[in-house]
Amino acid sequence: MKAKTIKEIIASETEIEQATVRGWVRNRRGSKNVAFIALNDGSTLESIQIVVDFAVLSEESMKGINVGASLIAKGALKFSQGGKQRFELMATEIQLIGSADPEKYPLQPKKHSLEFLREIAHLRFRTNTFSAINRIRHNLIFAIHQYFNNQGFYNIHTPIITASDAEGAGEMFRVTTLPDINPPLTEEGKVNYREDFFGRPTNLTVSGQLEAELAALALGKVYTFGPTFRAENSNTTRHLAEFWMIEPEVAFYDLNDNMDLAEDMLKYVIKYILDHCREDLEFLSNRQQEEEKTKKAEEKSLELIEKLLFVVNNDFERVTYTQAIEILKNSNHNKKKKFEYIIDEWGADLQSEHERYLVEKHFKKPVILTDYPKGIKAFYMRVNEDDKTVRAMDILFPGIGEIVGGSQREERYEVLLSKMKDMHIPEEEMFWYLDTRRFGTVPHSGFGLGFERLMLFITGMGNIRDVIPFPRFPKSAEF
RNA sequence: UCCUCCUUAGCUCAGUUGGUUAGAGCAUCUGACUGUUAAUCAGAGGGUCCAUGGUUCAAGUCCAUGAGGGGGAGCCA
Repeated sequence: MKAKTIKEIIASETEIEQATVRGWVRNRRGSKNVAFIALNDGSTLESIQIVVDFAVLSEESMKGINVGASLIAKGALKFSQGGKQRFELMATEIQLIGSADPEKYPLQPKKHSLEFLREIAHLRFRTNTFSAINRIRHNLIFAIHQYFNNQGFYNIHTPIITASDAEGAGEMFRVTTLPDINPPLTEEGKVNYREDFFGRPTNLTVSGQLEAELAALALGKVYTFGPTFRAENSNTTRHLAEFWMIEPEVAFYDLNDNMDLAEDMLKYVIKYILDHCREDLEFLSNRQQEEEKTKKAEEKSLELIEKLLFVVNNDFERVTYTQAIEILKNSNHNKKKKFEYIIDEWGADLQSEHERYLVEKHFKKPVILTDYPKGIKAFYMRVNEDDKTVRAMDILFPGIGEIVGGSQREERYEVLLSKMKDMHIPEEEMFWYLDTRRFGTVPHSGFGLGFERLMLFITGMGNIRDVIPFPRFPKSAEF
């Protein structure tokens, strides 16, 4: 018979005569006549309390039952005599499956620092914090697919290995099967990629957008959800070298449709997590409050669930880049020269201190910034009639910064071609992209959503390395 | 890559102006305890003070270099 999870068992309405639980020991306590084991199997935040009565089982049966050990226990599920749990298992049989040497097992029933847990990422799943994060992560992945499926989108797998390095989204990781030592050389003494696996230099993808556009111009509404790789030497709490990105792309959508889609989608998936992961969110919320206890009142963040509800229930603020510059210019913050970079002229890129001011001080809610100067944005963004700005939009979230970057794409062949020339994008290599503008082009739009950045926002965690199971970042590819 | 802070027991941290034998809490082990809730109480064990070099009669403490980590910036999602 299939054994039930602890989540299923403790959801029972009544006592159960014979139940079996399987999992890992989180804690054990004992006295002369009775011992208690807190057993967790990952199905829920809650551990089940196993009662070992030495009148029923010998004291020997507790041997090796240390924190971290795995076991199977059988017995009757009874309403608990203790106050902190509804049920407990009165053990009649305990089978130790895998021991864990208490002198060597690094996790203790106490609070560990996130930095320490990062060093033992192979074991950190066994903590409440990381099991909660990873349950939420699964639900968020599921909610995203569900949202797009409900809306009639098709999921597209775009290539992970790509030969084009024209996307300009950042430094790329080279993919090669050539030998490290003495690779074949050309007559000029350079590495001869004609002899490489693909016959040309190839890299890991930095974005599936360009391929998603091809699919959108036939299937209508598509989205990708895949791994993305950036070889940037960035060492921050919101960058990873390997992360997951969601990139919807829709034919006949203009920038407003695009913003509506992004806002609706974000609200849907956040609401999904509020509805399906309440227990884990509450745990993370308490954890955050505990963490911030020592902070001053004005530095404390909004309670996690309140913050998520606020985003779900309020419209995002939509402002153009030009309006944002005016707001920043006229702000007291700018006049008192509190910005490190003073806002003086139109055309400069916004620093993260400016984005934070707009989101956290001025509007106090998510902000969608649109119509950036064309000089600071990518070649494929549609040029506005003023010929100075492009139909770009960035969604900024409090505490995270940019969570979405998107645009209406340039669908006019001639305009696109001349922009590619201006920005030195090799047009021969991009013939397939240009072809969509030559044959049945339509206005279309899309955006990229950083999955782990959304995870940061939803879990309230501070470092992106803690919301992905095995983070990859400069000088680190452990596990 | 830049700025800044940090590295002392398994974990979290203290260590005075450079001065004798290196400190605490938790964890671990042993014992006690009538059902505990990160149980409680008593006792014990546990140290390459990140590494290398230097200054000094004397370095955990000061200086230099390196490594690793945190936070911030840039780049971005």
